[in-house]
Amino acid sequence: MGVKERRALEKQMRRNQILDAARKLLISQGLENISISKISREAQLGVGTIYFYYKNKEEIFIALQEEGLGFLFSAIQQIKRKQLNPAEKLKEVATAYYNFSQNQQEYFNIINYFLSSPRIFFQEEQKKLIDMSGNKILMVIETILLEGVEEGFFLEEDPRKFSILFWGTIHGLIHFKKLEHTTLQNENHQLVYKYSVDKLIQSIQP
Amino acid sequence: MGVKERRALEKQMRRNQILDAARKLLISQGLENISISKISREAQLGVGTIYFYYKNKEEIFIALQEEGLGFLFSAIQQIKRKQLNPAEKLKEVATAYYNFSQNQQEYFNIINYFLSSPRIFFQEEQKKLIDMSGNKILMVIETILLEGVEEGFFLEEDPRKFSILFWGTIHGLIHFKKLEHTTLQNENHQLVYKYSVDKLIQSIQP
Amino acid sequence: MGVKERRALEKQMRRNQILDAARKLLISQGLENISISKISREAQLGVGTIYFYYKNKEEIFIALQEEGLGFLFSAIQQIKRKQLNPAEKLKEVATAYYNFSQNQQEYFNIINYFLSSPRIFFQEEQKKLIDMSGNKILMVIETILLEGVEEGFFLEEDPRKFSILFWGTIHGLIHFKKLEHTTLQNENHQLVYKYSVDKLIQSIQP
Amino acid sequence: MGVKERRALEKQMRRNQILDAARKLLISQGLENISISKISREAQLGVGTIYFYYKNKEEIFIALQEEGLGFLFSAIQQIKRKQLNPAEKLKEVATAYYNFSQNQQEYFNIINYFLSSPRIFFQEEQKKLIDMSGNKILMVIETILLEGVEEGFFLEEDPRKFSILFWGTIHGLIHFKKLEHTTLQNENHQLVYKYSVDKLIQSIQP
DNA sequence: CATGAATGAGGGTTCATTCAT
DNA sequence: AATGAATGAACCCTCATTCAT
Repeated sequence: MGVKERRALEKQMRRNQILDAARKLLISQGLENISISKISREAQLGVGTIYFYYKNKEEIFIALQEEGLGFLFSAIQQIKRKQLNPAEKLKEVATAYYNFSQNQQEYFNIINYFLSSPRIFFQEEQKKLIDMSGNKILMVIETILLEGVEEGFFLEEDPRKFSILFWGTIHGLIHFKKLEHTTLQNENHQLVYKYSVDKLIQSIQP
Repeated sequence: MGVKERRALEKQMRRNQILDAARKLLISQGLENISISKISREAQLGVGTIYFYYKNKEEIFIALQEEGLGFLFSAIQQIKRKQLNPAEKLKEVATAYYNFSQNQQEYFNIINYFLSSPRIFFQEEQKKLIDMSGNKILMVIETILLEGVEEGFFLEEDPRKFSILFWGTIHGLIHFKKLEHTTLQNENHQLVYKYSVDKLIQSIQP
Repeated sequence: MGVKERRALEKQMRRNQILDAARKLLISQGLENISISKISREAQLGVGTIYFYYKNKEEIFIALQEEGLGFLFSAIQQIKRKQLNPAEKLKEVATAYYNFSQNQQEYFNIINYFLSSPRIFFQEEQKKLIDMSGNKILMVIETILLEGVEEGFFLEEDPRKFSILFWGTIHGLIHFKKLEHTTLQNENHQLVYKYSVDKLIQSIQP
Repeated sequence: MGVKERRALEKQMRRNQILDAARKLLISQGLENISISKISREAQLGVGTIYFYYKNKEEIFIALQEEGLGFLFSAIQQIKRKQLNPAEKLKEVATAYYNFSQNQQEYFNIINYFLSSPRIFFQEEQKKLIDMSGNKILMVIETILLEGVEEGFFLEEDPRKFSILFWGTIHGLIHFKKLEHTTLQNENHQLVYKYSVDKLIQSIQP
């Protein structure tokens, strides 16, 4: 291994060290309470050092978002291989998404932070990453659909669009969890969620 | 008109004046850049005066949210009366929601602020308001559905749940507008949106 | 009763109404959390009205202090009449002072506020009042002493000075209660207090 | 001297610089008029810098209090070594305490601020400091007493308690200096003070 | 590479007081 | 006599970022 490679490796390690600290703070204190100086303290590094490895705070957030998307994807990814019929697989995807939103709330928050934020302009590279992450999730859904269609289990002409619909629905409904104690207080949110997923699946069953 | 009434009226006007300033800032600078001192400057009032009319910043945000929900509702409300078949009405609801999210972006953002925010605990009174606003929107959808069911146009056993599904879907998909230039770059977001709405409607057509 | 008298009476009543509110806040929220607007809310009066009856916040505090001194005095006053020997009476005075400092803490605080405050310049009238209050307390001690001297129970040439010494001692020691958990942690504060009072009394016993 | 040492030294110097500013304000404007922004202006530093060196305002006050206790102690400390009999030493302690209260009024005030303040909860470390400072002062008195007892000059079974009594008395009487123009206007405060100290000393002389 | 001291604008909030009504 | 809206300076504190070492 040459000097260059080692350098690059070390650099990556420092970046990880910083991300470890940021992640710890994200989980323990929530998105809003992360500050660079807190991260530097947690990472046992100088504030300036953080800025050497990340251009600014946003970049760290983006890295955390990537991580979150990674976790989300790996949870969903596994479903593809399971011995289930396509409909059940889709249900599992919905469940996995729901669980992720609840059990890894802060990651879900940070993903939403970028998804809802009105102002952020992504760099080309970051765009690619989000593209990939999003695509990977979509691909899982799409693959399941295609399998279903091939097997005659599903009937759908535009599996890609349906995948987006499917994802959009579960994403939107999870947001409505906040309304559990107001508008939706007479409905059990989980039941609505289940109902919706079933409804969508039925809509493409012959 | 007695002194009391005039006083009350003036008080309401001042509240509006403040809200006007806040709204202006909301639209021009975005949710994240509203500060009390900016509002006071914009409203040509002392900082203390703002606090005389609103307990804190959050209260102003809530007032803006109410306004937003009001606009949203009135846009959707009108559809009920139109001379359209139920399916077309639902499509119009979706379109209205979409248009609202695009044309009154900052209002949409502030609604989302409360919907996505990880931390906010609402007071009982605020809960009621959100409840009402949310319900009003849901009711429009539900009413359209019920009409459709009665007319034999739709077939759906649980119109309430379907309304939530419908709303959740369009809400979620609008969030995905942000992905237009990444994950969804090969799809036209509007087409996906249209496809999804159609799909949902088809799913309850006999 | 003429108009003037009624006016004066009404004025006094309003002043009391305000003082009632201030007292309530003093006891419930402590000296530091009293504000004019809180008082006005509590008293169900306008802020301006408060200023009509009291020149400023300080004046209200002074009134509260007077009240406190009144309570303190009346607690001590009663001891004079009791059927006890002079030494026991002095001990009771010390106990009463101690109890007052603990049970009516906020009154004790406000008295101290004026006693420790570096800056306050009293008006002539206020001076008289404090003079009177202080004197009344001192007089009780002095009277007990004089009785004791007459009866041959005490031997002291300057009862006035001894009264001040006595009062100063118990006052200072009560302040040291704050040190209970630091400097004086190995001593029981009450025992020290008792010891001190006894010691002082012994010093004037033949 | 290495870099680290120099850095540490510089850091200490900055802390001193800030404390200098705070002290200057303490003396010129009094405890109640110290604010962080005033300190920063006086110290020619940014507000943030102050917070870099002191966690909050309280910490600065505590540092000033420590200083005050230091001055007080060193004034009293010297008396121990003087060639005087124990009684005279005690009188000197009282004088030193009195002089401190008058000549370094603001330091006396700040010590009182912590002693009288209704609300403060000390951290463990601060407790230790106050403990130490208080103890050091008490120890001086106690040592003088013990010497006196050994020499047969004093007769006192509980020198510790008497020390506290002694300290409490002079502390309390100094507070009464405020009453010089009201309750105690017919007494010369200094004479009362002297009388009291003498009286206490007599009470333990055989 | 790494540091961490320094910044200063900005955050939200409180409050005694005034004054036109 | 009573009101309460209006003020605005002042409060404490946070923080992303820079830069000399």
